[in-house]
Amino acid sequence: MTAGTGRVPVGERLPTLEDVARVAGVSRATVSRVINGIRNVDPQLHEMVWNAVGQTGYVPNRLARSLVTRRTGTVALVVSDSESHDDDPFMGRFFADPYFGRVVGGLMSVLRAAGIQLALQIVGTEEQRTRLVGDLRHGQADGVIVLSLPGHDPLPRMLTDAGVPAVMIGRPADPVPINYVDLANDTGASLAADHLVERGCQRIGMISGPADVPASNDRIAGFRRSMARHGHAWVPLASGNFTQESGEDAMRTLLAESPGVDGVFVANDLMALGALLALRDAGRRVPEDVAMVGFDDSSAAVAASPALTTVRHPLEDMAAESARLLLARIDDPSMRISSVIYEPTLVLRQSA
Amino acid sequence: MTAGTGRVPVGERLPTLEDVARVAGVSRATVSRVINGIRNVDPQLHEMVWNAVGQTGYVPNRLARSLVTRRTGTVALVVSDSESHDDDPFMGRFFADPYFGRVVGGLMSVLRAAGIQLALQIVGTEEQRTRLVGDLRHGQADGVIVLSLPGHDPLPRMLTDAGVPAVMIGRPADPVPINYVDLANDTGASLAADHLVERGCQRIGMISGPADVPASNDRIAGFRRSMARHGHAWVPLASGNFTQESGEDAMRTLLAESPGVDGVFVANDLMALGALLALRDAGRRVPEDVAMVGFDDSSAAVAASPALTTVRHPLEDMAAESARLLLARIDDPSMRISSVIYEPTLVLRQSA
DNA sequence: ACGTACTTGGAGAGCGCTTTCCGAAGTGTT
DNA sequence: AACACTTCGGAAAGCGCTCTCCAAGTACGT
Repeated sequence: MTAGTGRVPVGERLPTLEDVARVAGVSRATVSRVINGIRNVDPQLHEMVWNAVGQTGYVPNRLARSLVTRRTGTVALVVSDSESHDDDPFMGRFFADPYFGRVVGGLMSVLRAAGIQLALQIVGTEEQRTRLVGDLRHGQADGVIVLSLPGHDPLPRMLTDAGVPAVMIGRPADPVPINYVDLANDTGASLAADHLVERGCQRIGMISGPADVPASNDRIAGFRRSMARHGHAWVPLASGNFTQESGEDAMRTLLAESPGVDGVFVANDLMALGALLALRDAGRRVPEDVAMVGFDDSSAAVAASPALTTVRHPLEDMAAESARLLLARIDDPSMRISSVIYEPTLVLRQSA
Repeated sequence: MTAGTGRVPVGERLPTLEDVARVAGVSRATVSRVINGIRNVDPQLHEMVWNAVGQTGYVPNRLARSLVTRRTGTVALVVSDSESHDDDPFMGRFFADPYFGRVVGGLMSVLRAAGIQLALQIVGTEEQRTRLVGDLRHGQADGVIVLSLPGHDPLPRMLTDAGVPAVMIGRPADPVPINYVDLANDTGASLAADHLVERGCQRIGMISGPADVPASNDRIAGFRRSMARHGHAWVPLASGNFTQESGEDAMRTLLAESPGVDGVFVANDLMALGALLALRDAGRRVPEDVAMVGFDDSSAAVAASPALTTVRHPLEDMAAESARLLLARIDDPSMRISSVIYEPTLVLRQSA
């Protein structure tokens, strides 16, 4: 036997704990202890076991292990679309949006170090939701990170009711006792308002996101509040759905309704990109004629021309934090529910 | 008992097949048959079982099922970075790039319909690779989609050696008998070359990607071949690493080396965005002074100004196809190795 | 020398499910 | 009425692992 190579012919039955035990001349239990680093094993046996592991090329079967330990080493990332009816075209947009990638990147930076894998799930229908929660209760994943799409999503509540460790990225639309990580969206919008006013803009409008997203509402509220404080009781507002095209349309609307606009706060960078196009078409220069502040500081902000002055949304950090929170919660289920709110900052570039 | 609600108190032991069997007054085996839709069950018993399922709120335990069926209903998406040493800053960039999102979106469109979940794995070190392959052989996932990052990745070979159903997105750097889905990158580059020449450009340069990526090499080769055919035996070339900044730098280099350049093919849209910036800084108008053709037709192409004429890379379709290929391979492991090559098309916009 | 306490390794009972194997019951033929 | 078939449901053997017991071994105090 060519010891130590650990090669196992393909197609053959994979070595089990039993096999290792036989080779090492000990019992399954002992091998299990050694593998899992539990003390109380004679150093000599310890070594024999490791030799046997090398010789047989043994790799533990995670599935079998999970069945008994009720731990899978997996966290689910659930994209919950409460109003979809299966192949919603929205999903394509969602994944293409830098938002998704930034979240995944942030999560992975933490999970990877912890040796935990991420399982992606999309749920839209009630049936999928029920099934997901059922699977989760069975320990299909140790916990879940929830990304809620627009709408009143029943999933967060279901998750807490089922006692599944969960953390949301972005505040839930309805009050639910669930851990979440969010951005002080209102403060961010205030920052934008303050900057536009300080810059000397007189007629400032806003392009907002959809009304049923908490983050979107907070940005509107924060912006209005700050504008009011600066003496602008009312601000012209047009809304989009966070896509570039919708931003373009919204800007046209805004321009039509308030032709004198000389400053605009756009609730995300992608829409700002569209708005920039609309302004160019209308022959307005940015920032000379109209100053613009975006939101997110996504890659689109740098790609834009002029580069966008925008509110920085530290999504990667937030995602990483949510992963840490979840991991902590998994380790200690009695941990009390908490939320972390990040403070946004303004990134100055050319557009305002 | 409030029948039919299917509610199970949290924290309590979840109902098992055994429980359902007891309630229905049949054996575990019969319940299993009913749940899995196997014929040969008396319609009456069939109904009693379903009633019992409803009453108990039974949800099958996927883990337990997988242990015996050797099917998990999971496909792994492996991002294989052959040269990373753990927390590589490259990963952040990778996820933020629209590339990743488009692939995930394409995969999910197929997997979701098939009721299969996607597990994200990042492997960098040799140890992670070995472990991944070990887990995979144990049926941790039914198959794997591989996304290889730059470099000579040993993973594809390991996967085929281990007999794991796998499909790569993008041709492997080294010849390995593995299923893959790729784009005719050379044809795409030819398209770009032809277009620039037809447009009347006299001095055409290229900004390429990194040298150790097959896709990148193919684009260079295809471009050169086509240019040679048009009588340009040599083309000035600068290279980047597919990021916006590197594109900006490369454009500056190109401009310095060949000031008379009036057309440029940039190997991806993100770099093209950067190149656009460099050209503006240099006071060159696009497309009047310098015409530009990008590659990918990512969201960046539309976001750019002027909007990019670019080679369409149907990544979503390709990812979807790779998922279908993998699923077919899982169903029939004897299926012969095949690859699908997509033909790119040119999308005309403002930049050329 | 005996009892007590602690360490160490093995036997075996599961985790929740699928699936083979069989016997019992039902159907039709001669 | 006896035979061969077919259909159907249950008993039970695992899948590969962990972990609780328990027995044996070792060390110590009295």
